[in-house]
Amino acid sequence: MTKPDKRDEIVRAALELIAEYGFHGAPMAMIADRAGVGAGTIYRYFENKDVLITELYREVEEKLYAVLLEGYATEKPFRERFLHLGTALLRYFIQNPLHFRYLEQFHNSPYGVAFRRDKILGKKGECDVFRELFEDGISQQVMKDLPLPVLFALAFGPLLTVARDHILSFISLDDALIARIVDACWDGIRR
Amino acid sequence: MTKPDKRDEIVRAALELIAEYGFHGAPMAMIADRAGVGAGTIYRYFENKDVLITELYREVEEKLYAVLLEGYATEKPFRERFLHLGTALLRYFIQNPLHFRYLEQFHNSPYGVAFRRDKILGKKGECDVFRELFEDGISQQVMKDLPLPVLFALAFGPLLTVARDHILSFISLDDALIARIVDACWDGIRR
Amino acid sequence: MTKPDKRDEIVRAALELIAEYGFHGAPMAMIADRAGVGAGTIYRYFENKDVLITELYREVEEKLYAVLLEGYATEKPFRERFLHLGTALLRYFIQNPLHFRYLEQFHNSPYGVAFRRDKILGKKGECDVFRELFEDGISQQVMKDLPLPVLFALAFGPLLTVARDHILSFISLDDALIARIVDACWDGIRR
Amino acid sequence: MTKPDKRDEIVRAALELIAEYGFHGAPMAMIADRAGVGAGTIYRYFENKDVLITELYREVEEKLYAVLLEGYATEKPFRERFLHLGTALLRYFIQNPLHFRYLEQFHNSPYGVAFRRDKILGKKGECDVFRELFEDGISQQVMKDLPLPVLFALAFGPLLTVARDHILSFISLDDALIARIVDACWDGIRR
DNA sequence: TATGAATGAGTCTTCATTCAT
DNA sequence: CATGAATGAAGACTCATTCAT
Repeated sequence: MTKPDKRDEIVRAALELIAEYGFHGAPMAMIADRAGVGAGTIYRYFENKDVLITELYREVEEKLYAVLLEGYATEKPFRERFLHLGTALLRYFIQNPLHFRYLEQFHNSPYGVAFRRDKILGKKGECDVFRELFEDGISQQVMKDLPLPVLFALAFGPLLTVARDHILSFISLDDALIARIVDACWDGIRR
Repeated sequence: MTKPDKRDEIVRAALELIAEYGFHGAPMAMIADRAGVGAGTIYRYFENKDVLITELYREVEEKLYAVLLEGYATEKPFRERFLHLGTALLRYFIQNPLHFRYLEQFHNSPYGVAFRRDKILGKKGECDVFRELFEDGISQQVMKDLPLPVLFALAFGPLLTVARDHILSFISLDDALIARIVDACWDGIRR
Repeated sequence: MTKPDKRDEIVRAALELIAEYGFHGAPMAMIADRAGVGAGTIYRYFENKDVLITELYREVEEKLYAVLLEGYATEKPFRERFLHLGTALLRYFIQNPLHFRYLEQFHNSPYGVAFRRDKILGKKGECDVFRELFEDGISQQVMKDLPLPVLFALAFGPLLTVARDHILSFISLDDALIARIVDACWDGIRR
Repeated sequence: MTKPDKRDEIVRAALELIAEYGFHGAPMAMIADRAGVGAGTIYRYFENKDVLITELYREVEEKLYAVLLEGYATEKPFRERFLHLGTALLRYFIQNPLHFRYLEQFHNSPYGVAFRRDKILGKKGECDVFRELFEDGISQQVMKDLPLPVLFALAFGPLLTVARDHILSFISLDDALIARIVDACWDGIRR
């Protein structure tokens, strides 16, 4: 019942435009226009463009994590948990290309570095699922004994790459292919 | 004694600044400044900023390919060839972080998409080594039977990710770790 | 009490500066300055400098035609109508030297050629008075049987020249002299 | 036998380019290029662009006057002398459109005003033919008793206008039409 | 609270002119 | 004498941000 208030419209417009044109290709005036609000209005909800960008990132990430955790069962065996996460991740990106593009833009920008640092160094709680899972995997000796960031890279690097290729129409992913890809990632990290 | 002529200085400055601040964070005036030349001088060597960016990309890519092909022997067994390329790639990026950052910036920009498309669709000749190698691998049934872009993703996605993590000091790679990482990538693509 | 809104100020400033210094001698920043607005403000009203120039031309031309048609009576004899138009034209330019200079600048520029062509070829409706009058004059055999553009030249060429000379203070026109000049033009075109 | 030395080439190139593109559309580098000389070379012959432009004007004017005076006989009757000058003027412009365009560009620019002033106020000797002729005409009471500049305007204003129209292909002048036009100008100034 | 007109610092690019070779 | 690479001031235009209404 939350009437799609102005803030939501702004966030939606920013997501669409930045995903399509990048940070520098999406001026505040254009975002305001697309959101159907005045240019000044954005500044009632976000201190400045940087804050809008960062905040939008948080929201996108939050939605992503929510979906990843849907049906995620800590008690299931390690491999199954990994496949769940990998598959869910790839599917989410394919179904939400704007979110994927936005995250990509974000990570590949000055904004992204600070976030990555925090995440790797363990400040954020949200991606703990991944950390827990992987630390679990290491200690159970199911996974290769490599530094956590390396395992992340082996597991998710390929997924992000194929997601991008799919969104850019270089390849076309279906459920079967997704499963095989995640399986291949598993081969990369398992002992 | 090779006098570092202006063009070289411009290219060097552009590489440094764009790698660090991105395309939009590196104004022509700043590049000129860092290169120790007048603002107008850049335009004697490059028609405009876009041309500078694209040209610089070509040069970086060329150097990279040259290094990759050093000691690359077509007659060696498939696995060995893959390990050679993967290792060389990762090493190159670690030793030339500016090049890595620049390529990343480039690929993650309007400029990059056209290039990616050409490469995927097979126009460029230089990355044929990769294509040949992988098509070889598929036909010899050493590699998983997956679309070429997917195999590329499995093989190089993790390498790019760890390269970035290393450059951002999130991890520290040495020769031993590099070898293990490339090995893990091999696990991802091999049958 | 009509608040001189920004657009008006910009138009006025542009007219003054371009009339005095020409298109290339009147930078946008200078126009903005003279108009008492910020540099960017001009672009809220005119897409770019070309549009400003063209639009300003239209406004000047419109005012001129309005004055020319004041008291112009189609039913009066040909000679009288010609004298009315010639006199009004010359008076208008003398009273609005900026307009005269601006029109001159405009016609003597890439912008102007297209306009002239359209006018000669008969696209524009506003100068139909002239065309109608002259075609009338030809068919009534009051005027020399010469091509229309030639008659225009004979009739208005001298008027524009003396207008310029007056504005540059090379001569000083009063009503008596104006009448004699227009009369002389009449001698040039009449049979 | 004067080998077409660099200076001549520069003057020729400047004439062509400025006639076609205007002062601001013809950069020094472009002129140098067209002249087949180095950019710096122009400055050996002309102190700066303004001097080049002014000097070029002088040369064009000089050639024009030379042609006008060819066959001009002071002893002939007034009307004949006028027709000679008018016809020669119009013919010259039609045969040398670049010269015409250049003179037009020049007069319609800051450069031109000073020159006009000098000429009207009688400093220059070259156009004395015109002055003498017209003063003659006035004192003989063949011409209307109007200020000299006005007579100039009546006599030559139309000629310049039709010359431009011809060069822009709005009309097409032949010898017969030229004669009739000059005759019409005569009607404008004669008593 | 919402607006959107106004701002001006910052961007890319051009071009007349200089000067070392 | 001739060159043309180098310069940097100047110009058109953009856009994040502010503030009067």
